[in-house]
Amino acid sequence: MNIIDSQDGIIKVSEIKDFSLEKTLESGQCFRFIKDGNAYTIQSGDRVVKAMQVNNSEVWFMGNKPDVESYWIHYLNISGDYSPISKVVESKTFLREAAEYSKGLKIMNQDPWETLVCFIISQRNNIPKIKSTVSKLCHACGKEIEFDSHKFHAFPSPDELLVGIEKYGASLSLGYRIEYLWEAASAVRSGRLKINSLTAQSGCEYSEAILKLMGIRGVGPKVANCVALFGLGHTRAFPIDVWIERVIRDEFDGYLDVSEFGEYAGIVQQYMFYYGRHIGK
DNA sequence: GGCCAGGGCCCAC
DNA sequence: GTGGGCCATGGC
Repeated sequence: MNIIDSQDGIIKVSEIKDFSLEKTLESGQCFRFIKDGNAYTIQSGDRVVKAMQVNNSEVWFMGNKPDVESYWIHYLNISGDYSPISKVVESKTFLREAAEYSKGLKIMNQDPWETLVCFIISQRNNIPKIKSTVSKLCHACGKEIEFDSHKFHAFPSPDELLVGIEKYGASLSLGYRIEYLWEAASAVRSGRLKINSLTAQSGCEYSEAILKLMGIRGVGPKVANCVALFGLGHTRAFPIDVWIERVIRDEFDGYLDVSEFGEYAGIVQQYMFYYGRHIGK
């Protein structure tokens, strides 16, 4: 991987391999991006960047260069090496096809708190709805920021979320999930849920992270596994939603032993989700 | 306009 | 521990 500041405001990241910006963003793991043409405007926390893949080995960014180097490349997991996965999937035809179809899809490194909120919102919602609800929530509760002479809103902190819920309540169209978000924000603010200490990087075990997350009302096994996988770096997490259920039912006669995938289970799961959803309609 | 969505809670049994 | 009803909302 090579990073060049082209002096015209574009930061060119080249010599990348097996990375697809489109597949990574459009695989239902993150909800704060807008596609315009071939470019994606992506938000995370209080940052904004514009990114575009120009060919297989090159992604261009428009934004702050230190952020690209120290944040966005890691956020998108551009240089993640998924070559070991081919061994894991080789014995099952469907998984081989899914892996081939999903080539370039990476599990992103998202913020734990932001991921928790987004996936509490995700339950019984489809992806377009999740994106619009999260966007509305940020507009109502998050600090205003400017990027490329446009106004954006940062992701709200637990405090900002609590204030926003009191102020705007039902107009946020969160439905019954609003009390779950209240509980999650309260737990993180009070320190009852130390979500940043649940990351794999900080040495927390996967099973402990799941247990702690499920201590929050409104966080069941599916949401907990999504947060563990997409926000906490636990790549063995295996979220099962209606799509994965469908794939297991139709392609594996209703039974799949996930433990054989070990620490790569989450990546295999994401291939199954991405492939299953695309061939299913 | 009905069906569905990256579910979870609660209560029977 | 398992199965079914229920929960708001809007995309399609």
